Amino acid sequence: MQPSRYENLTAAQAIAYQHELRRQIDLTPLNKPIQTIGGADISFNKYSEVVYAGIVLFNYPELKVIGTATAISKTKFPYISGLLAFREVPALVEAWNKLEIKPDLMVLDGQGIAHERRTGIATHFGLITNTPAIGSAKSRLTGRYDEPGNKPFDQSPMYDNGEVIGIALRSKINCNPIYISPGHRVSMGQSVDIIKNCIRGYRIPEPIRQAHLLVNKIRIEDGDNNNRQINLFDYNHRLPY
DNA sequence: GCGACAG
DNA sequence: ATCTTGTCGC
Repeated sequence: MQPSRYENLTAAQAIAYQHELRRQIDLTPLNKPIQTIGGADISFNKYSEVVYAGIVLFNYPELKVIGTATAISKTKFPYISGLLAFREVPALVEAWNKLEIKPDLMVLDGQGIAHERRTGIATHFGLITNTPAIGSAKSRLTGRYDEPGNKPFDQSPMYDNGEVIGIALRSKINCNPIYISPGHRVSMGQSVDIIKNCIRGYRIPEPIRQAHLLVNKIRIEDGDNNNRQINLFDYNHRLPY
C-alpha cells in the first residue's frame, strides 16, 4: 500500500492494514553501531488540510545537526486516535525521500508499539521505510503504568495484555514523563538508552524538539496567515465591536 | 452504555 | 496539533 493513497482508506480499512503491518514488526536488537539519527515531526493549521513535515539529521551520539529535509503536503485523512500514522506518514515519507543520506535510526513524535495494535506511527514509519525507529510520545495512548519517580531518568514500565509495551520516562524533573517504545528493528532497552542520550536539558528529546522547531518555522514562512481562524482570545476581544 | 482517546 | 497571556514553582 502506498502512503499517497492512505487518504482513500476508511477507518476500518486502515485498521485492517495495521493488523497486516503488525505481523511484520521486528524488535530484534539493532546490531550495527549508530552513527546518524533523525528526528521527525509534523505541523499544521487545524483549519487547513496542509501539513508541514520535517526531518532533522544528527550525528550520534554528539547530536550535531548534519542536515534537514522538509515537505509541504495535503491530507484529507482526519486525526483519529490510533490511526495517526495514516494522517502524518505520507508527508513524512515525502520528506524522507528528499534526504540525500538516510539515518541509521529515526525518532518519531508518537508511539511505537505502545499502541492498541502495536502499530503506532514509529512502527508504521519504520516498517514502510525499512528503518530502525523509536517512538517518543508526550502522552499515553494505551497501557498501564505506575508514575515514575521525580528524578531525572526515573522510569516505569507500561503494560498491556501482560506485556511491556513501553517505558514512561522522567526526562526532566518536575515535568510529565515521556512515553518511549520501540517502533521497528530496535529493542526496548536500546530505545530507552538512545532516547536518554538524546535528552539535553529539555523534556523532549533533541531530535524531535529540533524537528518540531523546523516544521513550525516553515509553516509560518509559508504564510499560515491566509488560513483564517478565530480563537477564543480574539473572539473575546472583538465582542465589544 | 460509559469513559479513554498519540498528534 | 494550534491559538495566547499571565502566573506559579523550581
